[in-house]
Amino acid sequence: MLIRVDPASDVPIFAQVAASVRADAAAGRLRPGDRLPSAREVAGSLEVNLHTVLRAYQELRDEGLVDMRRGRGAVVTDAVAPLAQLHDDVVALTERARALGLSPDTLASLVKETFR
Amino acid sequence: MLIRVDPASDVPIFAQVAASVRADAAAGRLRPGDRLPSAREVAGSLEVNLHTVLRAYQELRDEGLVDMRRGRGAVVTDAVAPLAQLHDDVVALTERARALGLSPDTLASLVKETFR
DNA sequence: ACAACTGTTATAGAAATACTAGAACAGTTC
DNA sequence: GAACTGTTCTAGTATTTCTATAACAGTTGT
Repeated sequence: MLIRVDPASDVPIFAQVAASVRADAAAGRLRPGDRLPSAREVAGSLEVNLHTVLRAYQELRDEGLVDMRRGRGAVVTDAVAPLAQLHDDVVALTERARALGLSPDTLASLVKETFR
Repeated sequence: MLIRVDPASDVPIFAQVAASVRADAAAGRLRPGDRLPSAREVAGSLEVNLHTVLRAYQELRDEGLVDMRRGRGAVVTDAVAPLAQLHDDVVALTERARALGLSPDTLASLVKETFR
């Protein structure tokens, strides 16, 4: 389980960590019952603070994507199913957007505003 | 031309202003040649600072969506065409996401991470 | 029982970002 | 030339992000 982060991005690190997990869940690389690597482990390999990772995990918990308990860790829930169902559609849309020369930020912003 | 902003949102105001314009362009409510309301006008009606609106406009200019010149204002360019082309797909995706119980932030984040 | 692991909570501070404020400047339009 | 536009400058405040350290409490495996 690999969590990617771009230190040069203007997107907060905690948001990138959460986004990375979401993308893995959507792609089927994370299934219900799977455990995320411990926050301390991720913090160590990314060379960021423990709390930064925990904030990302708590965001995922707030969305219902993971269950968290001390001692046990963060475990993926059944709530990832909707993400997986949307995966193909999201990939198709992003490929179309790329072909049209749009940036990730622009498309994400457009999606968010259209959703409201 | 109406620009909407949610003061309670955690999304920066300038980003919301830019997103609002993008959504209008994608929906065909803004066409090439149309002029955005002046930054001072928007700042007044939203009760925010002039610079906050200008930062949003400059973001749109950086994306090539508008041309800006002093005295003339911000004018929509042909670059809105890609947004309009994607509009139906974005609407379809967001409706599917809503039916699955996803939040705008979650979907936007997923789209952005999938795009990378 | 115990050791080693988990997330949780608390406090604190540094750094970066967002927002506001006021003023002056320089093109464009009518 | 009057009234509008974005541009640039300086400055300060508030909020957010990230770090740092420490202790706490539940879980797991030996």
